[in-house]
Amino acid sequence: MTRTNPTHRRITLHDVAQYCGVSYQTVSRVVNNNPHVSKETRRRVLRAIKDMNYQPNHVARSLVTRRSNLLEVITFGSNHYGPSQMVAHVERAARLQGYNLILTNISEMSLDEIRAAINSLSGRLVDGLIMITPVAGVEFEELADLCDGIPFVMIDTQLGSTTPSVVINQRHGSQLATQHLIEIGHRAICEISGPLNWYGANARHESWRDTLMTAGITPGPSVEGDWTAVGGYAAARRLIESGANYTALVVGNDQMALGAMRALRESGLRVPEDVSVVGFDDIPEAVCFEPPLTTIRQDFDLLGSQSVEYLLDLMKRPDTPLQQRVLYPTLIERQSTRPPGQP
Amino acid sequence: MTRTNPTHRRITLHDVAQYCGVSYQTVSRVVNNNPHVSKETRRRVLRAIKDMNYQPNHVARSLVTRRSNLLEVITFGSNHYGPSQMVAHVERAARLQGYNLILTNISEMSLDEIRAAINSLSGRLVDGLIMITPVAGVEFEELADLCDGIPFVMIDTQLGSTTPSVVINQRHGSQLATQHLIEIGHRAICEISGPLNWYGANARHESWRDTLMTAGITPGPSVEGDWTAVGGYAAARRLIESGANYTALVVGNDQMALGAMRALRESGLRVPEDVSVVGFDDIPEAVCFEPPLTTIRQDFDLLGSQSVEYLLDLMKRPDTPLQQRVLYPTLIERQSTRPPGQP
DNA sequence: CTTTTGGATGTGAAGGTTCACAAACAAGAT
DNA sequence: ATCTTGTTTGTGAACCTTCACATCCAAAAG
Repeated sequence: MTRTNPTHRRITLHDVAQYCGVSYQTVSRVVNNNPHVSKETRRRVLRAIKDMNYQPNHVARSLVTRRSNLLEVITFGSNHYGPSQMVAHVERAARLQGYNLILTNISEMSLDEIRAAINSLSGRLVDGLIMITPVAGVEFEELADLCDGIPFVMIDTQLGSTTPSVVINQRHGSQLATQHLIEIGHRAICEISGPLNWYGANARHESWRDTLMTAGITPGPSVEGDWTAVGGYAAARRLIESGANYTALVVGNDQMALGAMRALRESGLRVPEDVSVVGFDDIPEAVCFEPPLTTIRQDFDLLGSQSVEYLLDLMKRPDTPLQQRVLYPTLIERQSTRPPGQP
Repeated sequence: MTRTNPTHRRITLHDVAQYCGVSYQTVSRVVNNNPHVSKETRRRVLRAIKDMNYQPNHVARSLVTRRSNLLEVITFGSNHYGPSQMVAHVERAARLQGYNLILTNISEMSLDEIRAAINSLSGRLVDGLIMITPVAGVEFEELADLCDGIPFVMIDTQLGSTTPSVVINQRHGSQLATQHLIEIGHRAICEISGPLNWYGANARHESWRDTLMTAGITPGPSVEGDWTAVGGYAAARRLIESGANYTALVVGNDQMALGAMRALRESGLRVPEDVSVVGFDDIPEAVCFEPPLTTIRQDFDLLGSQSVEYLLDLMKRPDTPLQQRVLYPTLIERQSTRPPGQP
């Protein structure tokens, strides 16, 4: 590559214009594909742009257009599988639409942290905001106030919320899991839930209970984990030590299921012969668990692209009606579940 | 919060200046903590800023200062544990230093993709660039040319490279793993490596081989995996079917170790009684594997903060000597390794 | 031949900030 | 009283674009 600009001063519209003897406006028109440029001039200008390696200055452009082509993602709990997948897929979807992404990870799901994150960005003229806020504690009103006019979409918030959002129907997922266990004959079904202040964990928990009640089955005890394998292990130990009687276990995610299965085995219980286990997420490792885990698959790819699409709608037409787009998870049957009492 | 600005026009320096009867320059000085403002004026201006909820316009500021307070991360393979951890920790470190982060995920480790990523940003006046480029194929010269003056740091690149970079000494890690197996008595040690076009995978592979040779042991066969559990499973199957004889297995990461252990067990081999297995990464789940996995821990937190720190050095003083900062991983002993022939 | 039309191009202003410099003023030194 | 010094404040320009409008010219229409 030839270095046309040894002084390292950025090339501007004016430089290009001067170079090929037109006005800066004409160059601007060429850059922006404005039709009012003659074929010949356009050719010459394009040539010059290439020769001089001109790169439009986004910052100057933003200053006048008041748009930045920048989307912001504020995410909580990004070291968990779900949120990190969401971020990755949102980034991909955004880039396909020509947007760059600013990533902000908050370590605590409080309004203060969110406020700080938004404030640190205000002034950057971010065009839109995606919030991955799987934890209770923030209301739509406050958020809308904070965002002060810039469109936003929430991912993984409460089902039924009136916030513009895209969610996966966790209730449905948990129902699939529980129903599956009922259908193959289980009647004593316990649960290890995620932290219940997470919307998803709570929804899965309630749906587990409701599904059992509807089937006329008394829910076994439920213990709360922290999404991690170690937390799942500890939760399962508590369950075991409580002396509860059960033949199946619904677990809030796959990592905890891993830990739980380990605890079960340590207590001499076999999976699935003595206890069936079903997870949630279908992480890529689940198929290699011992035994391969029956679980609920969520389509994070679709979640990401839907969020970006919806956000772009809101940006283009601020009067887009508020909606909650709901996606549905599916059951993946593997070897960790089996009718009770089958050796 | 009182909405002082119902028209939704952004409040500017001028508005604040007019409001408290000073010039815009004075307000600018207050905002930038310039000492040449009297105590009384500063008090008044600060008051007004708060009252009117003034937020400096970063875009306008960037236009004149030619700085954006924006760092860019270009990452490859972000759905793998290592890269995603690096991103998370880099983000955290950057934010602590007052920088926001633009995230770009490339799907192919080619110069073209990197070029596209950098071009899409040129013009955003990004202050610095961090590249997570664990795969061979990009040379310093090309990169420096592409970046055209903006400082950059690479993470997880080749050990010994003359690129400004922060890396973990993978050779050392693999040596720890292999040495550990040798010390407890193993002599027939195979390997499942990561994709060998990844620097890390290659370094671990070579170090595994070298460590064995140095100890006077002939390396067992090595098969290549793809970092995933399923890939590890497949690799282990190939190894098993090859009829090779071994008592221990060095695996390129923990996920593949999970898959490998599953394959071993399916073939009637017990871990660690028949085969010892050691992984790499120490993912949070490794402690709950069956059995808990002996592995190599990498300090991604430190990696992230070191990268940002180094990048900031480069930004402040472009004459900062190029260096490669090298971090060292540690061995975590669990139950997947045991002297051979011990029931 | 004059008028109208419309496409191609150029000019001035604006967007919100910082930088360099000038002005005003007060206090201390001569 | 005058000069110097230093502190506080204000002014103009610059950063690089886009937008709104004006101008120019050629071709078509009357």
